[in-house]
Amino acid sequence: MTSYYFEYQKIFVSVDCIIFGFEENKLKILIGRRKMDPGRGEWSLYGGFVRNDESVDDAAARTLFELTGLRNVYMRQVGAYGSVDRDPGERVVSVAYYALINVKDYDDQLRREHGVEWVNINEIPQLYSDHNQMVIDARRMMRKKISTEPISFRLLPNLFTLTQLQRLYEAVNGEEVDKRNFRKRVKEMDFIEKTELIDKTGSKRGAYLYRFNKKAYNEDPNFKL
Amino acid sequence: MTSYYFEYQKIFVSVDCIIFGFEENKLKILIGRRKMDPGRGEWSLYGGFVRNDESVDDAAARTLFELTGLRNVYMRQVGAYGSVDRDPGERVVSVAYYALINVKDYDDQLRREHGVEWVNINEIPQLYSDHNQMVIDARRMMRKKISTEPISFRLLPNLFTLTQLQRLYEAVNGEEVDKRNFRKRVKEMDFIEKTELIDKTGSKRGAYLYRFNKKAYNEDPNFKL
DNA sequence: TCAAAAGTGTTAGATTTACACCCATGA
DNA sequence: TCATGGGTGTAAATCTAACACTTTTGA
Repeated sequence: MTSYYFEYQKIFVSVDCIIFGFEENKLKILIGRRKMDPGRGEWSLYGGFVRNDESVDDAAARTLFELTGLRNVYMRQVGAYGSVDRDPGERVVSVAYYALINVKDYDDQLRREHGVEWVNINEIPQLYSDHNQMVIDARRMMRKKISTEPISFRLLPNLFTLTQLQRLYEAVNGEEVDKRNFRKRVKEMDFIEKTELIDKTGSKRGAYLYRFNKKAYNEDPNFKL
Repeated sequence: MTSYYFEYQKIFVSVDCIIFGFEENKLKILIGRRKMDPGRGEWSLYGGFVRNDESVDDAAARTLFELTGLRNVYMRQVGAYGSVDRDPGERVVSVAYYALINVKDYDDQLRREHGVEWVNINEIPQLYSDHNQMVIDARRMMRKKISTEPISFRLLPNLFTLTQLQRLYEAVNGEEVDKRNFRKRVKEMDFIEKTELIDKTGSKRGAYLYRFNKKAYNEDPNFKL
């Protein structure tokens, strides 16, 4: 290949994934013990290197697929992390992405095989390199996004109760909200559809199940929670 | 050097700068004709490659300094752009940054030497590679930021009139705002200080000059415009 | 029968928006 | 003297936040 830029230096480029899940009314992320030197055994985000024949976005999607077996997952870039010494091994620039998955879509057997765990967002241990900062940045970005775009449904089953949705918002924002005000706002968004189905797992009385109607949203995309 | 990651491929990493300025009540950015193959002669953002001994942030600051001679400029990362074919020469991952400068701080002689021009944000021509997308993303990020953080002052002289400040917001947001409501909000922010100085260049009557008091802001950082 | 979660409206206060005229000055 | 930009307050409408009780049902 002709080298236009021969006088400059090439650098390893990696991706790291902050994978959010919602379980037991808690916002969690997937972390595991690093299986590679340097830093073997330290808590770490799941990541991988970008290959020459794939875009950085594709590398992130591939990495997520390797770990979870899931495709078409909601992923957004957090940013590039480029300190000289951020990786103790070699110069590596890493691009962080956050992903939103429904915990039930992730086969627990597969999770154990990869040796990763769901950890409460408020109880993240010290992580490898600058991964803690990535988590902080990802959480801030996701939090902003979730109140203006209908991405919360990515963290929930197709059918969910309003209490589940509310608990999700409370977990993401770190503060409780008023039930009546919350439901009032939901009622104004016609694309959050009430079904005739009842969920009895969360209470004796049972709660109506709702679903997100994507088509209806596209026709009138007014989201605010 | 020990190679921990020998099985992976290294990639060129570059930075590109979206440099915002405010002039003649217009939001503008600096662009120039590319001086390098491939793409020589095309309109382009100003950029450069990341060296092995500098962080990506430092590379962006250095690149900006090369062009403008300015240090300690407000810069924020827009994101990493990593399509395989984004650069027609070789595989290059680029990290975009936006910068805010006061146009008057940039020596016009130096600007001409580098062959770059201030172009109205609404009249950007087709740019090299994916630079147009970078500009769009940078503008969106800056626009969000400017209404919640006191960064507008980076685009203005130390002393400015309220009309200047208002025109800046109008240029950034692309819509006019009500003069009385705007001034009402400014008045609530004590860190935007009225001085006894009068600017007579903009009108016959003259307008009071204001300044941003950073210390006062830090004591009561409530910004909203 | 009672504990536990589901479901439901109203009101006061705060915030936002719309709107029009006088002032000071240099040309 | 007049054209130009500078400067000022009020009222209606909208949005937000606070708040408590009844229903259902399985254990």
